[in-house]
Amino acid sequence: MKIQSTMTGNKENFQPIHNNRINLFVCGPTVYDNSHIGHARTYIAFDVVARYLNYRGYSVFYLQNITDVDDKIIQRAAETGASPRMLAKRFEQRYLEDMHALGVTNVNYYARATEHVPEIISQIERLIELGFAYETQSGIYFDESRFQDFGKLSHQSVEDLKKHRIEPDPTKRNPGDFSLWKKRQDGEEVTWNSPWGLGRPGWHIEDTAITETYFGAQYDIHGGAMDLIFPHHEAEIAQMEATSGKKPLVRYWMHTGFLNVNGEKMSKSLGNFTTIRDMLQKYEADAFRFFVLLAHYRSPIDFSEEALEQAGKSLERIRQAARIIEKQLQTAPASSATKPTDPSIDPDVAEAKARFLESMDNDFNTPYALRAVFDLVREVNRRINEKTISRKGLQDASEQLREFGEILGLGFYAAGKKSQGKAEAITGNLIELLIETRQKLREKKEWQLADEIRARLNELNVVIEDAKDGGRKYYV
RNA sequence: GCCAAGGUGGCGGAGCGGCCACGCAAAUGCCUGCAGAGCAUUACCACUCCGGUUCGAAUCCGGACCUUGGCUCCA
Repeated sequence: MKIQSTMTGNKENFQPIHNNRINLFVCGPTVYDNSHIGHARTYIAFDVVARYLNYRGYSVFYLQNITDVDDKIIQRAAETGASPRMLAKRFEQRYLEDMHALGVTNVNYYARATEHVPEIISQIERLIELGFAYETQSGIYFDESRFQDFGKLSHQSVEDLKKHRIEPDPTKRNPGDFSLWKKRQDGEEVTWNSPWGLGRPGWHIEDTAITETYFGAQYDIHGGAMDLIFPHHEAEIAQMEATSGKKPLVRYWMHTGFLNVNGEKMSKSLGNFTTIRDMLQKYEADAFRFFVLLAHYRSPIDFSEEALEQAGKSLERIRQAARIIEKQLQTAPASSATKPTDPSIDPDVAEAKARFLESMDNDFNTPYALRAVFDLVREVNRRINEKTISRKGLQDASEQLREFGEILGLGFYAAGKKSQGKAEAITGNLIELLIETRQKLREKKEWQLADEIRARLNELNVVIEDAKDGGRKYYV
């Protein structure tokens, strides 16, 4: 298995630190607003990474932090009149709901920054002792000049980093020194006691304090989006490697490409964002997941409604095949209906699986893995068309398709959105009644009325596909 | 200015030395009462440009051009 690491720029052979165990950390959100679909892209990508590693037999501990204390939270709270704590709680809850709705279900533990302040303080104390951090009037800062490797992840030299867009704080030793602890300013209500008085943690330190707590000084995979490489992940490397003296902090750095809109990064500040909630009002979660998986996780993707609809149709092709298989299994006789000369589909199923795994092993190449899925779909459809597939072949293909879906987190066998509900037991029976009646009309060749019923049901998103044996129905 | 990621058919998007993506959309045929779905076949003769290496380059090397992102808020 190979993983491309941002540190080297190459695909590296994957080798966990502890045998079978994998510690995976992905930077979570700052909970000051609803998350948008750019966030969703990243978390779906790592959800699939975790799913696949688990499938491959590793024991994955997937850890994510929640930044619930931060300038932005305080600022937003001040704007809206809410307390920062309550605001963070609210948007954390919404974030978790969004992830659930998207099928992102493989994070083992969400660690809040505010629940790890003692660990944060401990790490800062050690950095001061070791001479990597110093105190000023405004807080504690990391002394970048003391850490030789600064810039190694983003491939920038210390010289490169001397240029700045923002005017540096003159009280710091080096312009690039970043904040570890912010001392309390007038009126701030979110504070903790520390050896340096009341204050709150800087942004970068929470992640290394959290990963040190659960993983120790070194771990396997760190993920996040491209924009976190600098300065955030550089800061993490500096903090933890300086504290522990152990290198590297992380074996494999995985970074996802941006979700763009008209070629521009989707972001809060540009105002071109769509929240996950809004998107899910209009589209099915799995259609979005499919859209994400259609591109490699490192590639930028351009979001548009057209692209999402196209992805939805592609997914429908797989689901359609799943429906056809189910239908066949229901109606096919128990014994094989094929001729003895018909070749078994087993080799095709095996080949699809091998290609799928090979693609996933190659830095989680989901688009190439999907090719194997589509190849299997076509082969099964072909054989059903030609009546050269046995009952066992259908079952094997069905199981394989289901397994692909589980690895990718896609419900190939899902009925489609909005198929379940409360009053639907009655509705379902009424629909069945209509369909039966219509079938009788067809037998009497009352085509006009039969077609009208089909068209009207279609308007209600009940799709009927006719065949000699009565066809099948499904909901969209 | 420095660093990074890109530029592939009508669209999305893999590949990264020779063959083939895959999907969406399209065309023709098969099937079908019709529609839909499915299958088969086809087309799009695609790789930003200019040099070079090679029997052979989208892929390797050199040089341009363009797009996006980062340069201390960011998934």
